[in-house]
Amino acid sequence: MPRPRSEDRRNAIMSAAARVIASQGLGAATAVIAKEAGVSNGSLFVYFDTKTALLNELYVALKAELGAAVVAGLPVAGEAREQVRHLWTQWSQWAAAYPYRRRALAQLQVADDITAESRQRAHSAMTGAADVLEGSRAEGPMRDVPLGFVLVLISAIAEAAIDEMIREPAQAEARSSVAFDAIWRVLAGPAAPAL
Amino acid sequence: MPRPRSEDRRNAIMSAAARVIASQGLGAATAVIAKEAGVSNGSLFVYFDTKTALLNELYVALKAELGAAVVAGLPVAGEAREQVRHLWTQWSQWAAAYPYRRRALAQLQVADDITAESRQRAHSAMTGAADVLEGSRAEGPMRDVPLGFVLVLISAIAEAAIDEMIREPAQAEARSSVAFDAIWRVLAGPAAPAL
Amino acid sequence: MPRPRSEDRRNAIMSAAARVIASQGLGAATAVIAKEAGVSNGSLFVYFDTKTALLNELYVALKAELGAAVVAGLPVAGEAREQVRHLWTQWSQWAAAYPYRRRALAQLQVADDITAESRQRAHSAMTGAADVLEGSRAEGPMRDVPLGFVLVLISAIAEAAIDEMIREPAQAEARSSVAFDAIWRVLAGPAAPAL
Amino acid sequence: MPRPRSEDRRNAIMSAAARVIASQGLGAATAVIAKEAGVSNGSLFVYFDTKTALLNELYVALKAELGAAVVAGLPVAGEAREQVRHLWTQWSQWAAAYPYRRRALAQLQVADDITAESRQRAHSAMTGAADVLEGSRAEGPMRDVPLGFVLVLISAIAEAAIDEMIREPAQAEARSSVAFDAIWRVLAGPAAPAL
DNA sequence: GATGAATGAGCGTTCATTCAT
DNA sequence: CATGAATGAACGCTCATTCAT
Repeated sequence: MPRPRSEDRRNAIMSAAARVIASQGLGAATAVIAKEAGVSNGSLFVYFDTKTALLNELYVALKAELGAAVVAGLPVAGEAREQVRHLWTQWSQWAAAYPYRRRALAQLQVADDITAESRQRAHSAMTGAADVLEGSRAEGPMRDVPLGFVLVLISAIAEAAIDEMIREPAQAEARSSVAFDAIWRVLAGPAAPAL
Repeated sequence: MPRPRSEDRRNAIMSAAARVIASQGLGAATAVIAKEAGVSNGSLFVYFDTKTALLNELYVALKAELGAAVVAGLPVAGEAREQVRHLWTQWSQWAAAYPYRRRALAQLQVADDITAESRQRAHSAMTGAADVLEGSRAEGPMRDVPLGFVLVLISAIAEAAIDEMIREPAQAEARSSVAFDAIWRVLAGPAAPAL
Repeated sequence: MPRPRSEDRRNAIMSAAARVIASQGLGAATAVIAKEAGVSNGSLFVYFDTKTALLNELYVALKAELGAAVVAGLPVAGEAREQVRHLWTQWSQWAAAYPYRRRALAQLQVADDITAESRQRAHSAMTGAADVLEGSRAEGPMRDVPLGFVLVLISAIAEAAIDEMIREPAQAEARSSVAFDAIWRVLAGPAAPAL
Repeated sequence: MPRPRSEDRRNAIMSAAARVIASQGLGAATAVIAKEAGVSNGSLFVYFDTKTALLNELYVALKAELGAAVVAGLPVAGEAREQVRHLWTQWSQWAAAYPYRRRALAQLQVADDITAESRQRAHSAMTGAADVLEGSRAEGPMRDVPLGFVLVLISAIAEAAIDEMIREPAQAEARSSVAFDAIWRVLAGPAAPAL
C-alpha cells in the first residue's frame, strides 16, 4: 500500500495556481506554481497530466466555487428582487474575499486552452444562479430570451461592476447599489421611454 | 515617439499582430508577427522597443478604432434613444467586420502587460461614445453616476452580447435586439418594480 | 546476486524489457517496462538496482539464450560443415522466432552502459558456438587465428545477413544460402585467386 | 544584409556532435553538443530544426565521408584483388584516423530516429565501394547475388574486424591481414570443401 | 535602416530513483 | 516485499532581444 494520492496536495496545487496566475498571468511557470504549493515540480504532473489540464480543472473548480457562493444562504421563499440582490451581494463578497481566485478566473475565462467541455461544465456550475434569474425574469422583458443569454448579460454587468469597485474601493458601496439597480432593470424593468 | 522611416511598415506590423494574436493568443511569437507583416524579425524591434510596447500600442489603436467606429455617422440631431441604438449597431457591425481585431482586443483587454496608462488612453478613445451616453442618461436613473462607470457597464453588456452573437450567428439578430433593449433599460429605464 | 522472492517476477521484468526495448529503444522508461511486466515501477528496483543493471543482465541473458539456441540439437558426430550449417540455421531460426529479443539484443550490443564485464560474460555464453567453429577451421586458413576473433567475424556475417533477411522476407531463403556459403568460405575456404 | 549563415558553424556543430555522441552516446544533450562546438544552444537549432534532424544529417555526412575515404586513391587500373585491398586499407585507416566519427557512426547506424530516407542516402554514399565489389565478384560465387547484400556482408566483416583491431591494437596488423583474406574469400574464393 | 543569425534564459515535461505506507 | 506517489535534475526546444553585416 503506497502513499495514497493526497487530496490536500491536489488542492494545494490548484490553490497555488490561482494565486500565481492571478499575479503572473497564464504564462506562470508550472515550477513556480509547484513551489508555491510546496511540492516538487514533478509532483504537479502526478496530479495533473499537463499544464492545460491543470488550467481546465482550476477553471471549473473556481467557477463551481463561485456558483456555490452566489446561492449560499439564498432566501428561498423571498421575493424575486431580494433573491437577485442576494445573488449580487454574494457575488461581490466572494470577489472581495478571494481576489486572487477572481483574478485567476478572469484570466482563465479568456484562455485559449480552456476546452469547450470545461466551459460547458463551468456553465453547469452556475445553474443555481440561473434558476434565480429564471424566477425573476418571469414577467419582465427577458421572459422569452434563452436563459443562458440572460445569465451571460447579467454576469458581464456583475463582473464589470466588481472590477470598478476594486479599482476604486472608496466608491464600492455606491457602485454596488447602482449595479444592482441596473441588473434589476435589465431583468425586470419596464421598457424605457425614448426620452 | 520618433517618426520612423515608414509608417506603412509600422501599420503592417500592428495589423499583422492583431491577426496573429487573434488566432494564436498573446503568446504569439514576435517572429511570427513579423513574418505575417512581411518584415524581418529584427525590423519589428525598430518600430517597437519591446513586445510589450507593441501590445500596448496595438491595444490603444484598436480601442481608438472602435471608439471612432461607434460614433461614425452618428445622427447628431437625433433622439437619444436613436443615438444609443446607432452606437450599438456600429459596435456590433465593427465586430462583425473585423473579427480578428475584435478577438485581439478581447485578449489585450485582459493582458497583464497592458499598462495603466494604456488603459487610460484606451478609455479616452471612447470619449465619443461616452458623450452619447451622457446625453441619453440625463433624465434616467444613471444621471448621477460617474460617466466612466456607466460606460464600463454598457461596454460590458455590448461585448458580452456580441460574444454570444458570434457564438450563435443564427440568433444574432434576435439577440442584438434584446441587448439593445437591455442597454436602454440600464441607461434610461424607470426603476423596475419588485414583482 | 541475492535470491529475491520471486524468480518469476524477475523473469517477467526481463522479458518485458526485451519487448519494450525492441519497440521503443534503449530510452524506454523503466515505468513502461514495469507496467508491461505487470509489476509496479518500484518493484523493478527491488529486482534490479538500476536501469543499467537491468540492461546488463538482459544483455547477458539474451546472449546466453542465443548461445544455447545455436547449439541445441547439434549433430555431435556430424561433419564440420554440417555442424556449422546447423549453427547458422539455428541462429536464423532463433532470430525469426524471437524478433523482439533479437531487436533488443541488437540495441544492447551497442549500448554505452553495457560493461566490459557483461561483454565478457556474453562472449563466454557463446562458447558452444565457438567450439563448433574450432572444429571446422582446423585445416582452413583460420587455423592459427585466435578463436575469439573468428567468432566475431562469423557473428558479424550472421547478424548482417539476418538483418537483410528480415528486411526482405521474400528473399530470406536465397540469402540464407548465400550467407552460409560465405561463412563456410571464411572458415574453411582455400585462398582465393587474385582473378 | 545580415550575418550570413556560416558553413563553418554548421560543420563545427556536426563535428562536435560526432565527438560528443562517440563518448556519451545518442542521449547526449544538445546543450553539450552546442558547447563543444563553441556555439550557444539556441544556435544549434538555427542550423538544425531538431536533434533528430542533426542526427540524420550527421549520419549521412559521416557515411559520405567514409564512402569517399574508402575509394580515395583507388588504383583504377589495378587488379580486382588490389582494389579490394585498397578499400579495406582505406577503411581501417579512416577508422584509425577518426575514431570518434567511427564510434558516432556505429551508434547512428542503429538509432531509432534515422529515417529510411537517410539510410537510403547513406547507402548511395557507398556507391564507390559497391562498384569495386561489383568488379571483384564478377567471376566468384557472389556473382549472382544482389550487390547491396554483398556490400552489407563485406561491411559487417570490415566493421567487426576494425572493432577488434581497436580493442587489441597490438594485434591490429595481424588481424587486418586475416580480415582481408576473409573478405577476399567471401568475394572471390572457390567453394570450400566439406572437410 | 533592414536583415536574419546569434544568444541564453526559460519553459513544460520526463524519468530513474527513493521512500512512506 | 509490494506499491505508486514524490522527487528534482535534466532534456529538447522556444523566443524576445541583440548585433554583425
